[in-house]
Amino acid sequence: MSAGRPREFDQQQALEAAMRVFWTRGYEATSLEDLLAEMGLSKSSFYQAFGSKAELFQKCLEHYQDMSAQMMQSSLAGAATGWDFIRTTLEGVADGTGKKMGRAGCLLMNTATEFGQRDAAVISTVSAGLGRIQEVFKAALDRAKTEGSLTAAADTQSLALFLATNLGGLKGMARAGAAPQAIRSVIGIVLAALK
Amino acid sequence: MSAGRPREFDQQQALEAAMRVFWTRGYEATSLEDLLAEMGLSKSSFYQAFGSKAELFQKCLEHYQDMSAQMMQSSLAGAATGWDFIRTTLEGVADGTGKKMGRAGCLLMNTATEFGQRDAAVISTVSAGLGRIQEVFKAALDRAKTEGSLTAAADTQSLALFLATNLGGLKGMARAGAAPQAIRSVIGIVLAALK
DNA sequence: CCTATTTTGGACCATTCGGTCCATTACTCC
DNA sequence: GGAGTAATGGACCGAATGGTCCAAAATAGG
Repeated sequence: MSAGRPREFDQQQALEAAMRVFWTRGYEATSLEDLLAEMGLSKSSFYQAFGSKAELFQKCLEHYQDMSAQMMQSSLAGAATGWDFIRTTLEGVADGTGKKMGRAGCLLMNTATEFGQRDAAVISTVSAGLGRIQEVFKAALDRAKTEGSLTAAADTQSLALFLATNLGGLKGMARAGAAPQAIRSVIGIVLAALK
Repeated sequence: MSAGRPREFDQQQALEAAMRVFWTRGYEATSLEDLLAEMGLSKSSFYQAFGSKAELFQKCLEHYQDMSAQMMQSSLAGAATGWDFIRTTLEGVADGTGKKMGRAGCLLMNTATEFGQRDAAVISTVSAGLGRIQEVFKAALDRAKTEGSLTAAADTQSLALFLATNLGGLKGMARAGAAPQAIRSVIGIVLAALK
């Protein structure tokens, strides 16, 4: 270890705590105080380790998309079929409504909604993240195609965007307070649309 | 007219200006200063006429849903078929991307996203509004059913929620910067899913 | 014309915001 | 154990926040 007083907190853990706060409350509605309380560190440590609220937010966005993409990819890799992965991914929205972060929505879509066109850096991070999610869906759809559960003529690119739109839309509905069974009925229609 | 100095601004116009600001910037990111500038009135007039930022926001939410529901209803009434109404409503998202408020999203979904479960009053106004939109979709679907462009067995309630989810999702995508042709390709899939 | 009534402009306010600074503390390396 | 280095706690900061107050202005009715 290099010289100097040792850090008293886990940087990764603090980042994840910050991510959860931004995820549930948004950027503007989250004050520095909220952040410090939830991350469990002092102002000095905060600024020394993360630079500023805006910088931390960017790091959270990146962490979120890394986490999401990684989870989706490994879920796809472990799924019995591409179709299976798509179904369980969507159903996760309905199943999660009772859990802690289950009604938090999607941090990327939340951010796109909050910022609109206002901040170029945020916009580009968000659309990169949404693109990655879309890519995983496309991979799953292509796999479903080779597995025969999708016609060869299907436009997997557009279908992937359709799925991303509905995943985001449903997470938004969950955030707005929709009942799990209402969400499930929509998922049924979405899945049927792929056939 | 009753006694007293006459008001120098149009209350309805000011309300609509405020609505547009909240619509594009959200609640937290909109400062009183922004509001006053865009509404064109002084602080005293503002507080005298609208009470507070929070009260004004509620009025804007209500005005938005009245306006939206009314526009959708008259659009449905004037449409050749129920199916036609649904198609043009969705295509409006793609067509609007170039216009002034075309990438602002849906104020109700934006608000649901920004507030989450934080404010009970806001939540209830938002879900009432979303319910009204869903109802118009259901009416259109029921009409499409009688017109023969939808099977009699179709669950119009769930399909209405599906359409509301996609309308919100697509407006969100537009807000995130999606290209109109990408939006159009998703709309094609959504419409095909109804058949 | 005078009074009652309402709106307007702007001074004023406490609080909160994100952020800086620095003395103190706790370590490593020599 | 002393020197160098990095993290911590907390005092401090200017600016912006949403909101109040009141004197001046502009009307209607008597």
